[in-house]
Amino acid sequence: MKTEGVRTRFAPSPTGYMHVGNLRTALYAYLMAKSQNGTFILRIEDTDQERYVEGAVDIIYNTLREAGLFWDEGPDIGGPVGPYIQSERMSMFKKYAEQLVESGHAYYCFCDKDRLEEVRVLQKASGIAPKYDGHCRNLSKEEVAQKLAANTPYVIRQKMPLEGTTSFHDEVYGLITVDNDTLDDQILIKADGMPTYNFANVVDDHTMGITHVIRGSEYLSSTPKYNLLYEAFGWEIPTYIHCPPVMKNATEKLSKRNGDASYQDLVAKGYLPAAIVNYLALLGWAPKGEQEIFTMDELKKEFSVSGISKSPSIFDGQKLDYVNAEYIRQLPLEQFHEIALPWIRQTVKREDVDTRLIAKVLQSRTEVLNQIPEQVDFIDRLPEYDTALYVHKKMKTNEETSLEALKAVLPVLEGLEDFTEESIHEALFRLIADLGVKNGYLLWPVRVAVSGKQFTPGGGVEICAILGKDESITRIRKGVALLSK
RNA sequence: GGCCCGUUGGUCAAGCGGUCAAGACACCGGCCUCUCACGCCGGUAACGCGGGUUCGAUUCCCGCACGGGUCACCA
Repeated sequence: MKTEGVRTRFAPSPTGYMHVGNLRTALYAYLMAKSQNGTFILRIEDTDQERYVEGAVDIIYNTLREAGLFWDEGPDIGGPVGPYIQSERMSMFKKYAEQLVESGHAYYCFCDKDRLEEVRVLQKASGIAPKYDGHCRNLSKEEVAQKLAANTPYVIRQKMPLEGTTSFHDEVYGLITVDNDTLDDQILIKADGMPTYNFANVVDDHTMGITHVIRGSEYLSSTPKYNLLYEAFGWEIPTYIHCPPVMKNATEKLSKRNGDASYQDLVAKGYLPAAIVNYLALLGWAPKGEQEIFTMDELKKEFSVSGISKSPSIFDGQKLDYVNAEYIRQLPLEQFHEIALPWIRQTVKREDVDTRLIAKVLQSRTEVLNQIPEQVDFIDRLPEYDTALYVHKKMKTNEETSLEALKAVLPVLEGLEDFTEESIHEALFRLIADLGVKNGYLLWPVRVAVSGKQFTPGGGVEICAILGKDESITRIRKGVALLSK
């Protein structure tokens, strides 16, 4: 078994969509391993058949791969410590639990659920913290043997120390100490012979050689129990790295239920996987320097546990937008065109337009891809517009000057044989010089006439080039007609 | 409720006894400019509260408040 170096794991349950908090935990586990040249392992924890969701494993695979988190060992590719699907590891747990019974760290418990429930109700009524009352804790060997022989259903429980304290060190939270009397004699092996998550997790992590356990802070309070288990087995305790939760607002954790916090929802809206990952890295972790935009390779170099914060962070859509915009702008035009095309095509059905020209004006104006369709909706059809649009104080234009300007522009454009952005630009600016007017005096009316909108990606020249000669001239004539009324 | 954890601008956050308390997003102004956007320049805005310790606390200690987590034969 190759277990040298740092080994981390991501151990999701296939219960549905992957939300960003989950993905962030996976990212940190990945970065922890990769920043140390270590091994990143994927383990599927599918022991809860009731919550199992069809296709959820594929979602996990796809999300991780798209996000660039490639595992070195996992269910699909195998590895030295497999199987990597928890349900296939079931046979090993019981003997570990029996070993603990043998050494006095665990015991058989024959209490049925009814009795347990009774005890719980009683404890609650008298204001005591609900906890197993130790009924079977000190059964004699004979009693146990007898019940076992009689096929009495049983579970195996961990025997917690009655007094003293248990401490552990967490890399982000520091030293945490709890009183042992608050620890419940938790169940290790259920009546059906299957391990509980808590037990399977410890055994799996150890047998898979995990050196750094990275998980959500909700496991902070059960960690002392895990440690007691490690100690009982005489196993080396892993380094713990607990991450604070990602919040939806000040009081609610991000949930898959409401909202769109899942990774695939974000992608569907037009966020780039790399941008999502970059933003997530920043949510709850701070790099040493001022840089915020990182490639995955840079993140691997930069990542350090000391930068993980202790307090919950609220998921901020605005900052994600910014990071996404940053990624979009960094793309080579050709690549941006490729990813923007399906979005452009939502509103631009015309085949005779150069979508590259459209992509070019869109690139610096798009934060999220889903903003594209609305921006280019005027290309297929000129919207109805009010001539008041021609009035622009700063451009020093109004309906009269605009009519004049459009009339001057018309023959110039009509005379253009080569109708490209460059030639249009050249022709129009020559006209501007000839007329001795301000750029906006001429160009603002053109932009309005060809777009019918107050705001557009690109200016009049660029839009004419996109629309083509015929359509541009038709629209300008339409403008002249409107203004002549 | 018991136990554990947390609390710096609206948000993400740096800070680790002495700082004019970084930076980013957002917001507001300006410049650039054929609109919008990009880009550039500038601005507003924060240490939860109360006690200690100390020459000096955002930093250390104790309470309180608020928030989160956890108390299953779920994971």
